Amino acid sequence: MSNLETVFESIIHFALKDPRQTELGKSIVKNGIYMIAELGFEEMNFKKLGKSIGSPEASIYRYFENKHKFLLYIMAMYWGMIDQHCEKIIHSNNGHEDKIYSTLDLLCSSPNIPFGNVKIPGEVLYAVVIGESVKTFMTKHVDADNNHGAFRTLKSTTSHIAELLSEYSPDYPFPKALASTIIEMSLYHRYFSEHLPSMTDIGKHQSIVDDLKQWIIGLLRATRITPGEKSQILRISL
Amino acid sequence: MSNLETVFESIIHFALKDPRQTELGKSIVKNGIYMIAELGFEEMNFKKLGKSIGSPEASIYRYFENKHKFLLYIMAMYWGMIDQHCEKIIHSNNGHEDKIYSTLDLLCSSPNIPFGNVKIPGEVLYAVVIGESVKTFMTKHVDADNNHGAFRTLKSTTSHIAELLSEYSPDYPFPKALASTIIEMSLYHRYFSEHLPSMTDIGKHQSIVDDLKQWIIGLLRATRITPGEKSQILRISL
DNA sequence: TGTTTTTGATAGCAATACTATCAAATCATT
DNA sequence: AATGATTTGATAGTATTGCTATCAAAAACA
Repeated sequence: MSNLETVFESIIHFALKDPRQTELGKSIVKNGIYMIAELGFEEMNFKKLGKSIGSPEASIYRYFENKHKFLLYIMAMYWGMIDQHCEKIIHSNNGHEDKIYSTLDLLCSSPNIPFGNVKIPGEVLYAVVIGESVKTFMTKHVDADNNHGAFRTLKSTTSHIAELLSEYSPDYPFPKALASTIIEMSLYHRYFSEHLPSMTDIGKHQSIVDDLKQWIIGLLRATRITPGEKSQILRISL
Repeated sequence: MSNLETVFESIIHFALKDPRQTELGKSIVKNGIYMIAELGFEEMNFKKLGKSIGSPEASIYRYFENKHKFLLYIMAMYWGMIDQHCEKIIHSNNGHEDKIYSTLDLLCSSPNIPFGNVKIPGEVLYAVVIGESVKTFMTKHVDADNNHGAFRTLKSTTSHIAELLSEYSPDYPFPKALASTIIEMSLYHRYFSEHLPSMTDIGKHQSIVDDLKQWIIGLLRATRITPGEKSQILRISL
């Protein structure tokens, strides 16, 4: 059983019926992702999606209880896949720093996802993640969703990155906060660079991805100050 | 004319009719903020709001075109007020570092807003900002809204903070990215600490606000490394 | 071949996001 | 105090959304 298989198993309960098992199911997920990327989550709905795949709305409701659960499914899948890669990086034999570099590469990349026998293009999925990820947890029912495990893969990714940060900089007191900041900001600043460019410097110096990496690596290096070294910096800068 | 007055003037065009000029208008804004804080933006609507203030839905539509514009109005007001404070901080006679500390205090605080002759409690408004701010710009019509000036006060706040950061650390290449990150993360980590505590360390060491300040100040201090000093750090840490 | 499961087709319903209309109330001006 | 303009309340209505229900046809399975 491949690692990705365990990801799919862990998200299966967000659907009423496993969409990977049928043509209709795969079509719903793939076309749903395309449609969210194109119209945005608010403007997408199951009626439109049904039309685009030539099935009635009601058939989609047999796979997903509602469109919010559909989004949870997609996002849990994405972060599950990222998390798998993170684990590989953690268990590799590279140095702490190389591991962090690989993780940043990962967060800025968009690999395709094999979904049954269809392929979900990474670029499209990543576009959805950038624009809609926050909408999974910025809701009034966040606590209920959390209790149902909706954010397990995202939280696991955060933990794994925090772990790497702590190895790299054992005395840093906010590894989780920095990890989630890196995750969220790698998405935000791509969004800003496209829609609100005055809110970021990313994408001005070089390519967006290179800028993002340089920016985040700068943050990391700077925070990697052990107590002894910190006193040295503080003397200089304060 | 007070500084706050200019803020209200600059956001007036998000409404169809200035809500500060009438009892109904003030009631809509104040109770609307309360209702969003209580129910969340998705579950709030003008029908419920009308009921809570004893006016028909249609009357509210005379003040705001739709509920998204209502949210834009509220957020532009909030960031306008923050921006005013930022300007005061910038033009004060304090040192660079003190200015940044004051700004962090500001971002973590929640002052009341005098809205005509009614008072909007800062705590309630801040709760709305924490949970809903991102929903103003993570939409498909972000570019149109941006063209209409919807984010001018938020962008101005970002610029002002970036300016302070650049004074503090002239060679840091990503002042705007760091500024918007500080703004967004001061909100996110308060949200995380309440709903997804494993995504942050904030709120575990001390009070949330103190943690936030310590965390962000740590980030700032660490990034305040001039080229000469940086080579010193890099020797140590890389 | 018969049985179970899945899908398509259609209908319907409560709630949302508005828009329209008109009379009553309020306000400003002389 | 009378006149006219503006604002509000009351009510109605419409298109769309987010679902649920039903039943027959098709497909899968045994």
